[in-house]
Amino acid sequence: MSGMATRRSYGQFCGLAHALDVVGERWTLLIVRELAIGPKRYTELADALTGIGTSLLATRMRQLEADGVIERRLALDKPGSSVVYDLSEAGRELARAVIPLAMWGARHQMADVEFDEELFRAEWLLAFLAADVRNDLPEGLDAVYEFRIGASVAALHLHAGGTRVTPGPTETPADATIAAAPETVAALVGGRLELGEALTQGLLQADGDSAAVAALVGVIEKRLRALVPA
Amino acid sequence: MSGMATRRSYGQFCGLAHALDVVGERWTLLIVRELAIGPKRYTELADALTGIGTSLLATRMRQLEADGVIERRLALDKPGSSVVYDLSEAGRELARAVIPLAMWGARHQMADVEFDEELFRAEWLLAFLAADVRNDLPEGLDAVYEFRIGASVAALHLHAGGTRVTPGPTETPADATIAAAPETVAALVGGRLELGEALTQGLLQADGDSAAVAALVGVIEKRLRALVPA
DNA sequence: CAGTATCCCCCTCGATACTG
DNA sequence: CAGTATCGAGGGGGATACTG
Repeated sequence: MSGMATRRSYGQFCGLAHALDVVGERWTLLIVRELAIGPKRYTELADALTGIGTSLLATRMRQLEADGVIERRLALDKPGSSVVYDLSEAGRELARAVIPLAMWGARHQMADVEFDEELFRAEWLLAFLAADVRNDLPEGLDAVYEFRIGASVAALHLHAGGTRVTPGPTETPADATIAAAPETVAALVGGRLELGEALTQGLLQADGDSAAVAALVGVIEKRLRALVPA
Repeated sequence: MSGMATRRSYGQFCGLAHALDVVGERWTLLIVRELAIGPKRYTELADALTGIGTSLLATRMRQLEADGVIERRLALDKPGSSVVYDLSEAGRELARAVIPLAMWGARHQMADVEFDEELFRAEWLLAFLAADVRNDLPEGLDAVYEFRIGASVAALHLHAGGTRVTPGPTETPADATIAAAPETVAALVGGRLELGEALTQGLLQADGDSAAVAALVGVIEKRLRALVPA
């Protein structure tokens, strides 16, 4: 029995302090982010979280499961005895609760930091796009979008029932394909470039079903507006 | 020159990762919480954050100022050469962005943890009440409420222009006084007790101007409903 | 694949003592 | 009051080896 570190706690009776007792340690919220994109296996997590050690990851997963944020289960659809981690209902609530913090960070990161393609994954951007749009998607929308941001590819599945993000290229052809340079994305999120401008100048290329593209543009515009604080 | 630790960074191009690079270290978000209640001096912060070392606090304040989250200034209204820390505009945005996380924590803390009066400060509760009510306060509301939760006392100032929280008893008589046992508060926030029930049973006592009390009850009810996730 | 088990180094944290 | 200086303990992180 190792790894059973007695967790350090603020020991205050305050919602924020308690939240930080649970998810305030290093790497923990990034694990939640990865699982918010979709269920993942141990090695997939270890890959996504470059820099974390396998030992520490195991400890965090144990803590998160004990705290009821994530659930361990066997993936029946995958080969072998593969274990899959997924967010619990409480974990999903947490993932939603963290969105405003992520938006605050995005706002300031894009303004301050130089974009580095090596450190970027398209699914992070899409997780952000997908978040909370569930409630106001256009009626009857059902489309798959493939995004190519620099070297990173991911897909956004929008349908009335909900949204889904998958890393990598789509298996079946997407309804529309969106391509942009990382710099363009940075400029958009940083507020230095208007979406309309990016489209007319061809910096952001959207090809495919025109109705699907139009719906997506609406969603993106809504999210970009949400970046500007009230 | 000490304390100039090279900060560890996730180095990912992701809003959440960047937010955590800035405020993910131990104590940092609790410092923001304290300043969200109101401007504070160094020793007031050290007192409020029981357990933090003075050295570490100094380091954190330096980092937060460098990152543009807080501002240092001289308090002209206070005696001596007193320095006061306050949130910057970015810091205020951050404080707002963190509310959902605090609510998530409150929801689970009240459900799981035994209330310990020693570890509770009424101003934490009021900061939570005051957050984001700014936009939908009743017209012409202008009242001061004194809260007595167990041994802890704090005041909530509601007026059309905004809200303010002050620790300790009010200097001038409050328009209304609210008193409750910690257990009552825990039951309310944990969803095990209805506000109406608490009032009729006398578990939550509200005395003073009846219009002011009615307005407050409306605000509290709105916040309690917000605890239940969609 | 999904982890556990070590070893080692260093940084971080917490506590205390001290200073202008 | 507003910090700086110092030091000990331990947690975090990388590397690697090993297991079912």
